[in-house]
Amino acid sequence: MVAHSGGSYTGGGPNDTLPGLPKGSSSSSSTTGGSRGVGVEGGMGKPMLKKGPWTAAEDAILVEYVTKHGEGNWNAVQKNTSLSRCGKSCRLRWTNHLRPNLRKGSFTPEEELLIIQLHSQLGNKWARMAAQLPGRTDNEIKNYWNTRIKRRIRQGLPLYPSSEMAPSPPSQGQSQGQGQVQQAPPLPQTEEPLHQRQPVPHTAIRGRPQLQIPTRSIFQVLGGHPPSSQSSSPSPTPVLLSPQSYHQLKTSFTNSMSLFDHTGQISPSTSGLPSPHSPAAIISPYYNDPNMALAFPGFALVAAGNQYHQTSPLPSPTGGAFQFSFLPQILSPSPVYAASTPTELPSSQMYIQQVVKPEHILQEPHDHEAKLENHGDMTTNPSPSHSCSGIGLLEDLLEQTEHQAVSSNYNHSLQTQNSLLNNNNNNLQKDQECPLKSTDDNGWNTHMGSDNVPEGWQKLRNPKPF
DNA sequence: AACCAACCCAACCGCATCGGA
DNA sequence: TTCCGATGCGGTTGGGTTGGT
Repeated sequence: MVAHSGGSYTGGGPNDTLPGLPKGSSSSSSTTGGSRGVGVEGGMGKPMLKKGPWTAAEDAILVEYVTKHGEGNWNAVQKNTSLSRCGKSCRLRWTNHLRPNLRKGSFTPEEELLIIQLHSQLGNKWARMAAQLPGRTDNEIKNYWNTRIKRRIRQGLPLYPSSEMAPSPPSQGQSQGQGQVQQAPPLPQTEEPLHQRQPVPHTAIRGRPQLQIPTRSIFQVLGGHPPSSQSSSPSPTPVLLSPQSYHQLKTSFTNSMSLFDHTGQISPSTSGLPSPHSPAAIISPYYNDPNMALAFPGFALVAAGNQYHQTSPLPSPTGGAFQFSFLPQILSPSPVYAASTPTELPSSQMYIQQVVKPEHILQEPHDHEAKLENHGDMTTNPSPSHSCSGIGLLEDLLEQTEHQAVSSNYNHSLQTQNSLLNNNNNNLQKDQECPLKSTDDNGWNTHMGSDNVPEGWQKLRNPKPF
């Protein structure tokens, strides 16, 4: 029985491979006509290329070939050796398992933290992340993320429980005036600093159309106040989102760089926003956990003209105020900002920072009652067709984000993430069995209950799961 | 001991990009 | 300019492993 009797194996999908072959036993099956594309003729004189787990003998052949001829020209391997593997498979095997200097074993806490940081900046750019982790492969990182990290995110768990705290936790004092990356443990020396690799040009994200978000006031979205037209200095509108909302928004921005439309433009006629618009500060939902806030920093949405951008990461608010920095060229000039010199940023870019004091912080409704109480604050938002509160608007944004996430690989990925989040409710019962898994419906770690929220803040819950 | 669900991860696939003919 | 093969990347699959009941 041959999986594909007529042609090259590449036409086959996962269904080509029949179950039942134990891992590592494919060698013995290679002559039995078994399930995994064994080395028999595939028709038209073409040898059937083998699929499935690699054997030690195959590994040896590949290692010998690469040692002799070097990497590359992978299709030649099959031609010049007895290996019945396609070039693609050879390359993958070499890259992920056979090449020297591969690091095997569990990720170290340092690596885990770095992965989290990189993912927050790069999104699912596994290869680029792997470039930052010597000896690790993109596949390894991807698997790691898709299992442990996503699970923890889904469950609202801290990525670094106190018992396995990441090294070099940032001191509280460091957060003042410094971007989040500055607080990170030392990163491996690479060809370019992290900030220099971001933003990723849209065109560099292959096959991933940007999210199409209808034009909408950022203040409607975030439930904040529109800026005063008299204000010459845009004042950030701090918003504390639930972890789920935070991750949704962060993921969207990380991957699309703009939530609004494919050009990043907001129609002035529909936004109803004066210019310049005030920035909005998205506070990390983990702001009271230095390590979590390190991994999932706050960020700000700022506007220049009709264009909105995500800023560099924000440190957690400390000492009754917090600061953030962003690229000045995407903001209208403001005399309020003071110079700051984050060291890892491109020298061509000057950063500025602003102190946000608690009295400036927008109070976000925590529950339905709070929504109603805040009605007055929200009525300034011209959004008659939606809930009168910012919650409804954020909900609407997220919902639309979801609806539009249907036609691309990227969006499919987003949906997958959302579906994982959707499972949150299903996991709640289990979660509550474990002290570390004490979360509410919105991904809030119940350890960071309202008592831990700074005075004047309220958490924005998820109106609906996503 | 048996069963089951969740986890883990190697390997696959499709698609995009690149470079040479 | 177009075609095509090689390569790289990210998403997905499926079977083994592990841990809980």
